[in-house]
Amino acid sequence: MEDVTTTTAVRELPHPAREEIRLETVLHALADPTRLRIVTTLDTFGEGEGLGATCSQVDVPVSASTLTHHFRVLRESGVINQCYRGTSKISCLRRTDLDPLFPGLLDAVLNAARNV
Amino acid sequence: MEDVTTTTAVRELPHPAREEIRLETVLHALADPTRLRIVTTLDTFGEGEGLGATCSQVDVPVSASTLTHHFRVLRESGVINQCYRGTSKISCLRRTDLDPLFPGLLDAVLNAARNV
DNA sequence: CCCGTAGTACGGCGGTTATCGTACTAGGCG
DNA sequence: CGCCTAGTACGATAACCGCCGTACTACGGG
Repeated sequence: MEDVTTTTAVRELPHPAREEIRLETVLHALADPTRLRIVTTLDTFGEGEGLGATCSQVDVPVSASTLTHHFRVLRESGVINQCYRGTSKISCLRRTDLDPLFPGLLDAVLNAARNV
Repeated sequence: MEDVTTTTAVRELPHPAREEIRLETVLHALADPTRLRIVTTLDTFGEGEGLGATCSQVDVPVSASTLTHHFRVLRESGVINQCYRGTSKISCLRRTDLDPLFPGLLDAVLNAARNV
């Protein structure tokens, strides 16, 4: 399907551009207990180069396919960034985009989620 | 059905107590465009005694029954307070409860919603 | 080259949601 | 009392969501 010219193809994942991130979608993504748990966990892993967490590093009581689903919802809503590294996939929060777009929102949610 | 002993019965509406308000539920309530519109409108009407807005003062393109539904979701999630005043129903934000529970959350959402 | 690990695509199932129309109740006014 | 306005309760419907299992792909190591 794709023009794979090298043996190690870069598997890209679709992300919304910063301008495409919508508040309602972000809120919807954060409104699920499982995803909220994922987000709070990712927050402890950092966002820089070489940082982030794999899917299996997040401890949530759902099946693998459900986990994939939740990560996709978070990615497509613009909450997290995902890239492949070897056989695993690294996820991290998109603070660089979210904080300018919705100042204080992510921090307020994370802070509230931790105190529950 | 009810024991209406006086001609002017006080019609009470069920609200969750402050401790019963859950973050996920609040986020879910705010994740709908129509409800977000309602909330931003209510914010401009104030929260004090004698303040607040009636259902019909909110300009959203939905039917009356759908509007009732959205107001109920907001009330049952703890986002708004509702009381009857004569033939109409007054709604206002529950900042007094929300702000201590989730510091900065409502302001961040309202601020983000206004800049869209 | 084969296999294990990590993650995905797909289809299905059951519960929730947003929407509406219709029929109804509550309160105020003449 | 009769009527109007404001809001509600109910039922229907179509869409969506969270969850799962199964079958699959991608990469890296022995």
